[in-house]
Amino acid sequence: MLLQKWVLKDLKSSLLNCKNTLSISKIHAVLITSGISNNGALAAQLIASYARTGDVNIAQKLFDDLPKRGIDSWNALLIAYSRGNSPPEVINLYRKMSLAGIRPDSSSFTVAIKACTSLLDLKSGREIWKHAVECGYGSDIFVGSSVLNLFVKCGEMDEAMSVFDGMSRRDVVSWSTVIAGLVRSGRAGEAMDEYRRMQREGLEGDGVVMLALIQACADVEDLKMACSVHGCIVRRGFPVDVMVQTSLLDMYAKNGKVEIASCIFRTMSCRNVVSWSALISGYARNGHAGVALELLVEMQSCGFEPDSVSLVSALLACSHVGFSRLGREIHGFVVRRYELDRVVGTALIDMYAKCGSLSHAQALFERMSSRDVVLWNTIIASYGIHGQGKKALLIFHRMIKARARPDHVTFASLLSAMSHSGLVEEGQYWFDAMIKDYKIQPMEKHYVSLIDLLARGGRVEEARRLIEDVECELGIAAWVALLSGCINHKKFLIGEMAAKKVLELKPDCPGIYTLVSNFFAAARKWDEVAMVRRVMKTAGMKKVPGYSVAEVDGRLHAFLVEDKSHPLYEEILKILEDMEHRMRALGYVSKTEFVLQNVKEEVKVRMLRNHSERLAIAFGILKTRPGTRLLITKNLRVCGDCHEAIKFMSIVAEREIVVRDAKRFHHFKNGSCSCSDYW
DNA sequence: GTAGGGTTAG
Repeated sequence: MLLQKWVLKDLKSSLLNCKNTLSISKIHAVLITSGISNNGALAAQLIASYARTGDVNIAQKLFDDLPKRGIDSWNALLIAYSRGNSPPEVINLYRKMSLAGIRPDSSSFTVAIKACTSLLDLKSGREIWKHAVECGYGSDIFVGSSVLNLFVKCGEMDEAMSVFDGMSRRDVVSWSTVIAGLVRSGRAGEAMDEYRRMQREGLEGDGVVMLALIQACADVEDLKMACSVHGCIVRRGFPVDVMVQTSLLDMYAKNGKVEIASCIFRTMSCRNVVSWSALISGYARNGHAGVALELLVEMQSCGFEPDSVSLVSALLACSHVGFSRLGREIHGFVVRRYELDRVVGTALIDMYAKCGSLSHAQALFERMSSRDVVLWNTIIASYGIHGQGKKALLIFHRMIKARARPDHVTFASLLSAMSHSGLVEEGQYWFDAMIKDYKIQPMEKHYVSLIDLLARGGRVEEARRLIEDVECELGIAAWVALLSGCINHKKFLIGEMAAKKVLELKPDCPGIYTLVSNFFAAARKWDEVAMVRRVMKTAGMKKVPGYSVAEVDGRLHAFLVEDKSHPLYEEILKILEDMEHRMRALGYVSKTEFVLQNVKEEVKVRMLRNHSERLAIAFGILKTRPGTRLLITKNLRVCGDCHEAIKFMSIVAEREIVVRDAKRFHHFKNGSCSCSDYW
């Protein structure tokens, strides 16, 4: 008997050390020959050992052969299925166990809930959690952590928080689960609060917590906070591995500090696909499309195959500069190499629409097998930027029919589409419906869209009243929208008020100063034009140089304003002069008020002729066959004179000309444009 | 508990 006890102890520890099936089966054989294989504790140990090596079938067979099954053997089998990556079997087994009258313990609950988490099976998870509470495991740290993780992964943050608050003891893991969960559900501010609470409770964060905090800073775009988190990591000497470095660079990029991001990247000793794509995404989102695409090439020459995430960022870069050839190539590459998931599909649809190919965008949208709200929003916005408000509305109706729930972005896109298509009444109707039927509280952007809708439709007075009536404080954007309407409809009185208000609010972007200046020029108030220029100068605001890009034969050709460096400049200029001659015969008159410098009239005419979009168009005419549609992408807004001039160009050059500016598409054909107003 | 990706404005 004593001998057997010793043997048992010995065998148990040997089992614990077994690394492969062969050595386990040797011990198994010893057990059978010594006639002690039916010992409960030992059998459970045996099942657990097989589980460790992933031999679920042997574990199950052993379990089936047992005459008596205690909690240990049930748990061992649960773990076997959990290790074998069969979550549905785990849940099944858990149910069988309950039916067999076995009272699950901390470990059974933990494993079962983990299985629900991997299946995102919230219903079963809740049921098991309820059972755990009834059995007195409601404040168990292991069960608590796993159910916390379940709710976090399923996006049920409020439920997660209530579990967390009920836990008797919280460790770094449970804190980091909560903090990371809050970040992931877009509640970065609360995540920071929880971190402070954790510190107050005397717990130090670790690398994982720091990672979550970096992400939080990336989300809220709070550079000060970002720097302090970075400082904290350095000061406290947290280990800085690839992941931390990647999230740091991502954080700086998302805060607009792409140079710092690049600096971190260049000093990294170890890089991977994730860090490359974080950098590419950083450049793409900050408007440096060229650098982003160069990095994509550099990444490949360093031996890293781009995955779908890096390609999505590359697609974003293509959208920005209208590089449809590369966009199409990426499409082909993704289809050949990976499956086209919803995110890639959305990025592609957005790329096609922004590169002027609404029909490709539409076709791809119809082919997508599943559609979420972002995908619906993308196609609605695509119709919107192409000035097809009615079609955007049709898609919206389809979306409702498909039982997708519109969100605040849906309505922002829809209202903007209505606005650009002059659908004023429809826009007002859907603004009200958003609040009443869809219970979405309007945010500033929705009010701005509504103001834009009214002002663009000529109902400037109503738009002004709306700004005053809205209970929440509206920022500069609302006044800019009003001002644009005033320019389009020559409402100088309200316009002057709006212009002053805009200047008062100190715009931080040079484009808005240009708008104000354009307004005063339209009102022929030249002193004010000069004043705006002075204000701009004292604010240290430099006008962003305009550039346009034309894609000819699959290559991008960029033109800066007054770009005399182009090898074909002489020929381009000749085409422009010839065209202008014929345009004048048809009634074109230069709107020199759009030149904001105080120079002679003929200089103004020459300056307008040298606007980048015109250089790009002339280049396109020079390099493509007659009748080919031209697509030009411009970084700023098209000016009022170019808007008028390109209408005439479409006649004299007999071309369809599509200009995508910083905001929308202008389709010029036979002397008219798809949009009546230029701004 | 562990980094990177898609939609929205003037």
